Amino acid sequence: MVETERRTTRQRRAVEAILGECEDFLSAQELHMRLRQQGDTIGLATVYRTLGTMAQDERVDMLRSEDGEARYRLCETDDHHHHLVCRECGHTVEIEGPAVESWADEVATEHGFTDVTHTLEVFGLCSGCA
Amino acid sequence: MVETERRTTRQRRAVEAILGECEDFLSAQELHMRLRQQGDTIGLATVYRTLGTMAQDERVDMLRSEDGEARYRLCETDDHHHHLVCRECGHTVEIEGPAVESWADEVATEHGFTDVTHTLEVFGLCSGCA
DNA sequence: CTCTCTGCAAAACATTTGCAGTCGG
DNA sequence: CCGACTGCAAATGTTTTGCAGAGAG
Repeated sequence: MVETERRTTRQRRAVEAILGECEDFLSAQELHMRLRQQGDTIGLATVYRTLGTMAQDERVDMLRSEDGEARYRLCETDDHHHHLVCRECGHTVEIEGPAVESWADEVATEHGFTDVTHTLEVFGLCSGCA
Repeated sequence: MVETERRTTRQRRAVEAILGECEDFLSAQELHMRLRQQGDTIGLATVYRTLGTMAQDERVDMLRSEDGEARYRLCETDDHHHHLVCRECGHTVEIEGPAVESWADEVATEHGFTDVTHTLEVFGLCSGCA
């Protein structure tokens, strides 16, 4: 699995800029809309491809909203962590699950599972949206 | 929110039968394919609608696979619980997250969130698929 | 120059919906 | 009978892909 080269293009920079100025999780569609609104011309496919490679390179966090849509956000920390996400506006707080990590691995191993990953997201209504 | 009536039809019985004989999570598509294979004629839309109402009635557990597809399984227990799911074959073990539940609520409340829900799933390769 | 990246339009999927006919209770 | 349920086909919405041209290094 060789890291392929990654070029710095106008479009890539634009995507990163939007992610940089937005605290919360955005879907590819929303991100694309914002770029268009501020006058950037960029293809939707490019947004998807860019977010895809950024996720691969672990430069963004990816999670799925309750209806299965993928949403992205710049990584805040390198450590593994989870999120508290507002169902309504997408506002996000980064949280840590103290024992969850080790617990998940333990239980999985116990049942003979390997190559273990886990998802843990908390959804709710933030004070602003309630 | 009044519970609407729910009729017992051939199609609904067929869906329940498949779910009953399968331990693991199935997507609507897979479920539909199985029904077709065993000679049942049933519309895909009906499968979706049936699973939807069953989820509403809390007769099935629903979770999303890593690629965002919805998967369903008959509830094993009434208690809130989580799953260890094989990424490859869908084989599932029901697990309990000891402190996770209360922890999630606590953290959310702490940040002013209300109407809190959470998702926690563990994915891996089961011994058979490794 | 070379090879990755981009745009666009088409394709691929999962899922939902409108509607007329069917059938459970 | 009545209204919930079904099948089908069309509509939606997200995400992927093929391909020819553009541009980063």
